[in-house]
Amino acid sequence: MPTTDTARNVPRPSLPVNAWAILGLLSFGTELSGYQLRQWAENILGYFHSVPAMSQIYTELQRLERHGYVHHRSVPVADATTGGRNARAKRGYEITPEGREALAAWIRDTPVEYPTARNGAMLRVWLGAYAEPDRLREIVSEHRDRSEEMRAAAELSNRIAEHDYTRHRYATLVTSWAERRYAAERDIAEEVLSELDAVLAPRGGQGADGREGSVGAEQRTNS
Amino acid sequence: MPTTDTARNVPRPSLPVNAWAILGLLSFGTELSGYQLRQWAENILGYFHSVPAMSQIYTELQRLERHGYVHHRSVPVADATTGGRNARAKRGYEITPEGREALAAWIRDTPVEYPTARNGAMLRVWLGAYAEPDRLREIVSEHRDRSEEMRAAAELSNRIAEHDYTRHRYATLVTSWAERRYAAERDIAEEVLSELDAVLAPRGGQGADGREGSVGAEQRTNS
DNA sequence: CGTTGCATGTAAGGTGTTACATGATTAC
DNA sequence: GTAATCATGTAACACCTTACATGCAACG
Repeated sequence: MPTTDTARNVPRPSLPVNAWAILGLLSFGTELSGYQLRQWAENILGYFHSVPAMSQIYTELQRLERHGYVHHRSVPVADATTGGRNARAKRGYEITPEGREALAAWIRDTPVEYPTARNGAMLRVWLGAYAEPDRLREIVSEHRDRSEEMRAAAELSNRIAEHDYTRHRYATLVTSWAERRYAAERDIAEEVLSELDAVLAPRGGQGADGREGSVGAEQRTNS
Repeated sequence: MPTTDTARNVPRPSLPVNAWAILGLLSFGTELSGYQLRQWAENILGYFHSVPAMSQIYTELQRLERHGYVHHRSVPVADATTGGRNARAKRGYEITPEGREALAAWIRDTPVEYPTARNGAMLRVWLGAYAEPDRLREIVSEHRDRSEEMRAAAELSNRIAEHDYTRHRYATLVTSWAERRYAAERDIAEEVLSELDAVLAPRGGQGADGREGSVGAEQRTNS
C-alpha cells in the first residue's frame, strides 16, 4: 500500500487554496518547472487569484509531492540553438492521477471561500477627510489605470485561449469574465473620480483633520 | 519627551493595512469597544477591505496604543432600562491627535497596495474540467447570489450614510462605489452562468478527468 | 565581462486565523 | 434557566512574504 492519499476513506488533508491553484496550473501542462509555473500564474492565475511568490511555489511543490499529487524528474533544458548539447537541467513537474482525483474532490466537497475584495484605493477614499484632495484624485486615477491595464492583459489572455477553444473552454470563460470584471472596475473608478470632484469642489472642503461622527453604527449584523 | 511617534523626523514604523483600517474606523466614532469596532467593520470595512477577526482587533488595538495612536478608558455600559445602575464596563477606545496625524501621513506617503481579487468561484470554473456540470452551475449561482447580497447590504449602508451626507461625504462615495461594484459582479456572474450552459450543453462534455493542454504558455511576462 | 533570464532553494519573520477560555448581562 | 449578546483576551499555528544565497547560460 502506498502512503499517498489514494487509500479510500482516508480523509484528505485540507490544503490551502494556493496549493490547489498550483496543482491546477500543473494540470494544464507537462514537465513544468517551478519557474515556468510562476510565469503561467502571472498570465492566468493573477486574474482571479493571487500570484504566489517564487519561494512559495517551490515549497508548495514539495508538499504536493509528499502527498503524491505531483512528481518530478530531471529534464534537460533544450536551449534554442545549442542543439541539445548543453544538458542544463530543470525539475519537470507533473500532476499524478491521485493529484487529479484530489483536485476533483476538492472542487466537489470544499465550500467556496468568500471572495476577498481588498481595495486600497477605496479604503483611502473612505478616509478622504485625512487626505489632500489632489492625493485622493491621484489614488483613484491610479486605480482606474491599473484596472484598465488588467483588463487589457485579460483581453490578450482571452484571445490566446480562444485560439484553441476546444482545449481551453473553461479558461476562455474565465478570461472573458476577467475582462469584463476589470472593465467594470475601471468604469466605476472613473465615476468615483467625477463624484470626488463634486465633493471636493465646494469652497472650503473639510480640511485635512476632519472630525467626522459615527457611521452606520445602527445597522445590525444579521447575515 | 513622550515615547510616541510624534517626535518629528522619527520615521513612523510601517503598520499593516489592517491597523490603518481599524484606526480609520476609530476616527469616525467615540469611545468604541473592540466588540463594537468589529460590528462597524462588518457594516463598512467589509465592502472594500476584509473584516478582521475579533482577536486581531484586540491585539491591533494594543499595538496602536503602544504607538500612541489610540488610548482607552473604562466606560460604563448604559444598559437600556437599567437606568445606569449597572456599571458594567467596556474599554472605550479613541483615536489621538497623533493617530490622526499618522493616518494622514499614511495616506500621503504610502503607495497603494495592488488590489487582491481572489475569486474562489472563478478559480473553480477555470478547473471546470474536473467538476461535475451541476456543481459548476451551483458554484457560479452561489457567487451571483452572494454578490447580490453584498450589493443590497451596500445599498442599505449607502442610504444610512446619505442621511447625514455632510458628515459622511466620503463614506457615501465608497458605499455607492460598493453598490455598483457588487452589482457588476452579480451581472457578470449571471453572464458566465449562461456561457457555462453553452459550454456544458454539447452532448458528451469532457467528463470529470479532462486532460487539457497548455494554457497561455506563450504569453510573455513583461509588466 | 556584465547584465538579464532561467533555475532552485533556505531562513526569518510578520500577519492574521482558529481554538480556547472566561464572565457578565439580557431576552425568551 | 438557558440561550444569545456583549465583552476581552491568550495561545498555537498556518500561511505567505521578503531577504538571502547560489549557479549556469545567453546576449550584447
